Amino acid sequence: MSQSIEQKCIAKGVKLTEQRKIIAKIMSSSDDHPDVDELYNRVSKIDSKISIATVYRTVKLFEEAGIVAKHDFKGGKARYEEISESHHDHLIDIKSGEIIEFVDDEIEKLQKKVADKYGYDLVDHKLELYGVKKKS
Amino acid sequence: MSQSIEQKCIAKGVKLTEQRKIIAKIMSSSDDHPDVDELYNRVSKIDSKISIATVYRTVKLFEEAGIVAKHDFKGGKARYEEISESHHDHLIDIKSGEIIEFVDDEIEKLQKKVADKYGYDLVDHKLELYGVKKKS
DNA sequence: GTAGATGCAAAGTATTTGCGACAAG
DNA sequence: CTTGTCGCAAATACTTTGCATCTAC
Repeated sequence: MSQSIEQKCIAKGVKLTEQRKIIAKIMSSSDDHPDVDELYNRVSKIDSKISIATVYRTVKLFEEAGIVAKHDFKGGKARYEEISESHHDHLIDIKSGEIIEFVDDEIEKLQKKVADKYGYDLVDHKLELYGVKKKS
Repeated sequence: MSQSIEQKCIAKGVKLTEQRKIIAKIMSSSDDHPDVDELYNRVSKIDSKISIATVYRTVKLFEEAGIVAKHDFKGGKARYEEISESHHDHLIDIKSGEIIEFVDDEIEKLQKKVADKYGYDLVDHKLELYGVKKKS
C-alpha cells in the first residue's frame, strides 16, 4: 500500500469532500470486495448522514479516475476494490463466496498473445475462476 | 452444431412448449450473443404474443439446464449464447462491440494449475479480453 | 464567490413474480 | 386430469438523476 486513495485523488485533481474522504478511507482499509450496499453500511457507521446516492456517485467517480476497480461477479451487484500497483485476478469459492486474489504472469502474457493474434491491442481483461475446495 | 437446443431439452427432460420451441430455434440460429431484449425482438417476429417474461423465464431455465450460457459483459444487460461442445472465451472490441470467440488450450491448462495451487477444483471460469483494433 | 457536491425522493433499467387462464403429457 | 407454463401487470433490485441546498477551494 504505497499511496492512499485520498492521495490518489489529490494526484488526479479529484475534489476531496468530507464524504469522499470517509468513503476513500473505508475502501482503503477494506481488503475484501464490498458492494455498494456494504460500503454504505460501513460508511454509515462513521457518518450516518451520508446518502447511498453519494456512495454510488463516489465509487463511479473513483472508478472513472482509475482509482478503484469495479467487478461484476455472479450475484448481480457490482463490487469494488482499490486498485493496487500489482494487477491480480480472482478465484472465487462458489460455496463460501470467499475470494482469493492471484497473479499469473504466464496467463497475462498469453492473453496479450491471443489479442495480438486477432489484431487487437489489449486494453482490459477479466479473468475469474470459480472453484470448490478439494477434499484433500 | 451436433444437437439442437430442442433436442437437448428432450434429453434433459425439459418440457417443450410452443414458446420454448420458438425461443430455442432463435437461439440456435443466432451466432451472436443477444441480450433478452434482442431475443424478445427476434422472437416477436415469429410470434408477437410471446411475452418478455417468458423469454426471461426460458433463458433462465435453459441456463439452469446447462443448455445456454449467460454472460455479464460490460453494459449491464445479461447476454446469452448456446453452449457448444467446444468451450471458448471472448475477445470484445470495445469500440464496435464486436465479439470474437477464441480458444487457448494453454490458458485453460494454466487456469487449472492456478486453482490447484490454491487447493481448489475448477468448476467454472470466465475470461474476457477487451481490446481495440490495432492500426496496422 | 462559484463551480461542483450532497441529500432526498423520484425516476430509470433489468429482471422477477403473483395470479388466473391455458396447454402439455 | 393435473402439473406446470403463459401473459399480464405489479413488484423488486440495483443504480441514476433533478433539484434545492450546501461546501471546498
